[in-house]
Amino acid sequence: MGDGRTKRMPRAERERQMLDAAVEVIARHGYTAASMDEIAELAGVSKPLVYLYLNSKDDLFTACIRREAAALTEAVRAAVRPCLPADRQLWDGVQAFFAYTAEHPDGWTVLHLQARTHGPRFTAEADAMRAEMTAFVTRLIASAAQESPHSRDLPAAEIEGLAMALIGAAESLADWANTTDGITAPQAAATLMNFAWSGLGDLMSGNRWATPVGLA
Amino acid sequence: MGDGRTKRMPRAERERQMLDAAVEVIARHGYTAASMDEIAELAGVSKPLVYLYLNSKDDLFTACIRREAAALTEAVRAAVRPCLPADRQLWDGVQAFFAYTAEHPDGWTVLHLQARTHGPRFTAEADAMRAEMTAFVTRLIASAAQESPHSRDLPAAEIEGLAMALIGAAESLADWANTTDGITAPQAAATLMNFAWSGLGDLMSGNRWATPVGLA
Amino acid sequence: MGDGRTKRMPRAERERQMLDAAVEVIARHGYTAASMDEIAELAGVSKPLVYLYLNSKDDLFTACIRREAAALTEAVRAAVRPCLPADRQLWDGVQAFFAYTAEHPDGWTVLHLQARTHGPRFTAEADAMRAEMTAFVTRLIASAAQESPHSRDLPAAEIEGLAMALIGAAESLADWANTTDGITAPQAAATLMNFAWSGLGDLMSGNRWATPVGLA
Amino acid sequence: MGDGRTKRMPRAERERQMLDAAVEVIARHGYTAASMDEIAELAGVSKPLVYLYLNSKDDLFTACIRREAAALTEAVRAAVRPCLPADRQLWDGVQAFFAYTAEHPDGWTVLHLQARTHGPRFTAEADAMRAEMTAFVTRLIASAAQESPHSRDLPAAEIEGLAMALIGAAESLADWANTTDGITAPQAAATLMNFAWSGLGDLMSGNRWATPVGLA
DNA sequence: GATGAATGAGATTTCATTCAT
DNA sequence: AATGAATGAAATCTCATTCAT
Repeated sequence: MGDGRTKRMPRAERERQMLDAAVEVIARHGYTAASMDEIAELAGVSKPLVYLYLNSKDDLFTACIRREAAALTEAVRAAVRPCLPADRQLWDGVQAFFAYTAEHPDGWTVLHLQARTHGPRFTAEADAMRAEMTAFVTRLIASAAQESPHSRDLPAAEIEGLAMALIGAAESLADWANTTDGITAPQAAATLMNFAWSGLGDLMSGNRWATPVGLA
Repeated sequence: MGDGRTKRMPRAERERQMLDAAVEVIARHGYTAASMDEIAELAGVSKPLVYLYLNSKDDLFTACIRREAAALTEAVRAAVRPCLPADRQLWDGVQAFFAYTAEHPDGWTVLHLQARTHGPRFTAEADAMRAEMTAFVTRLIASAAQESPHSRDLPAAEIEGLAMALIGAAESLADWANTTDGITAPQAAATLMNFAWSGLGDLMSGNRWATPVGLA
Repeated sequence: MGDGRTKRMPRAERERQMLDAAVEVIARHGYTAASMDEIAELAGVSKPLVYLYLNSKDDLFTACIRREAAALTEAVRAAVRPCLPADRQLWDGVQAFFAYTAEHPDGWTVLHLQARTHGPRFTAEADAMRAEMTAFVTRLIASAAQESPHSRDLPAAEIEGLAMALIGAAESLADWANTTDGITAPQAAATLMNFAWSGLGDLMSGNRWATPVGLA
Repeated sequence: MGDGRTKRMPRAERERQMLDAAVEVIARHGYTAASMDEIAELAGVSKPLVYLYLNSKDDLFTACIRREAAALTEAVRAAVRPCLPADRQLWDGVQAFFAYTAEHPDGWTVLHLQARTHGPRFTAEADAMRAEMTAFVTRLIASAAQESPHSRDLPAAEIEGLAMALIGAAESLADWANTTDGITAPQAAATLMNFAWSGLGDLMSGNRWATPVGLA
């Protein structure tokens, strides 16, 4: 490359730099429009080295998705203490989620938008992480429901739907917080909890929303 | 094309065919990976004609986004009667939303995923529609809040956050319903209302979720 | 291309020009070292047009081999009259063969050398032509043998071997004539006939070469 | 390489391993398609060592051709005893030739096919060996001719042509024997001798094939 | 004697786009 | 209203080769 960057570093470190660069460039231009040239330049290496280490553009993208998904998942997992009550677990996880997405907006873009728009191979990778999140939320809802006297009102399929709704709300708020000045991660987290838990709480108490008569 | 397709049709109809083809191909492969060749072939016309009518790939995509956004917006608007109470308006709009996304999965993919992952020009188009949805929801929440005795508890910024959360939940459930066998649009709609309105209802009653002491 | 070449010609003619150029360039540098850039330039078109018409480098090479093989086969077939005696048929075919290889040295190089040195896909194409030649020669030898009183001495496997030997001798002489000043195609043809037919004639008469005693 | 291979061996042996690997890989993929990476890996060494010992891909290929040519030439030379009569010398040489090509198919492929299809530098190397073979055969034919009363009928140019034919026949039969099940080297050798010597023998006796009147 | 780290150059291939009719 | 012919530009990827140790 000829510039002043440090050279000859161990493979692991170079790989990390390449993934950093790839996440940034892919977040900026989108996966297909991102060029290996730009990624290599931002990483401070030549293209062949990127191919030598990461094998192909597809593999590079997959590696990005996996790394970012693992980091986000780990951040949430580390924040949750299973001994606490369900709502407190959710609160801790939600806070960690918003903190992470705020600190790693490019990674979040790659996970939330890019990984889901470029074919089944990558969608599958992203779905694996989403499934983990969904499982976590589903577990919480189910355990909360069991402690409530009205649990019979919530069939499994609906619980999964509620989990999807909660996760979608979280994703949307993360984007909103990342692109709106003056909205902090803790604020987004509080809004989500208000929105979600109060609603879920009502459901636990057997208070369903009253469907207008005569509608499916 | 030389095959047996009908030729010499009026411009408006040809344009519609081209947009149909573009939406389908873009939903399948993603915008950048979609090729004008494939779009032209699926539309049953030659490439120069596509350029003559739609001008460029960017313009074609923009036209797709606008058309799909207008159709979805219109479907929701048509279903809502402003004379009814807020929760009923929301219910009608939500039902129309899920019905539309279920019937036009390619259009929904283009709007929800493709339009948001290929640079600011298209994101802006999609955001315009999202803003319309947000405004609708925000108005509903605000009007409901005004009827409640605890409205002062909900500042404008939080109302916007709640709207983002609700819309994100709706988007997530639309994807879920479209990709999960056995989940119908009405079921997704009901799940969303349960999740959202009960929660919002609690908020209207002044029942916020109790933030654990000492946390941001 | 910008140069003074004629433009906008019908597809069939352009394809022929491309194959001409490809045969010439491949004969000169070898298949792998031949670049699509050079082929396109020699054909007077841009690279994308070569790909549009011939699809890939592999397919282009295959098309070259097929065209050259068909032309050579046809030249030999046209020269042979099955009503004549076997040695006369062979003489006519051999003359046509050397005349063709002398007039189309690049095509001959592609068939004889390039097609056989770049993987099974192309070898198979070349072998198809070689098999046709072998079949022709084998038929001649067999029919000559049947007219002779000593035909029992020649098992089928050996006849095939003799055909392979004759064809190898012809190929070698074709290369020799093409690369040696002062050797004309008719001279090479005569040399081959002397070498081959007299030897075959002896075999027909039952005069095998006397294998030294005690050797396999 | 990090695996369990033996290390630190004397240069000559390492070089032999590299040439072995190169011959195998080049025979398999062709010279241009053969990669230094694959050769180094098959040799069990790192690429820089290959360059240290063999200097460049071209030089490596040249070294392969020279080694294989020398080995084949030596095998034939060792089998021939100049004190014996010409046909016996030829028989011994031919046997050695087919035995060698059968035992070293990769080397034979490199010599016969690869060395002749990748530009003048390598063709020259292969031609040097071919010239040696031709000289040997030419000498035999000439010496046989001198012992015969009809020698004046064979001018030098035709003798060289006959030698080219014989060598081409031998090459073709070697390929045929190597790729056809059930054909052994001795069988191929016998077929060649029958084909060649009987024919040559006839020529020695003044029996030329009768060119049809009126043809060149 | 031997190798991990790194690259300049160039290969094939694809794409959005236009011209001439 | 419509298309066959054609291309400039740029993408991904591979390769022979070298440096520093």
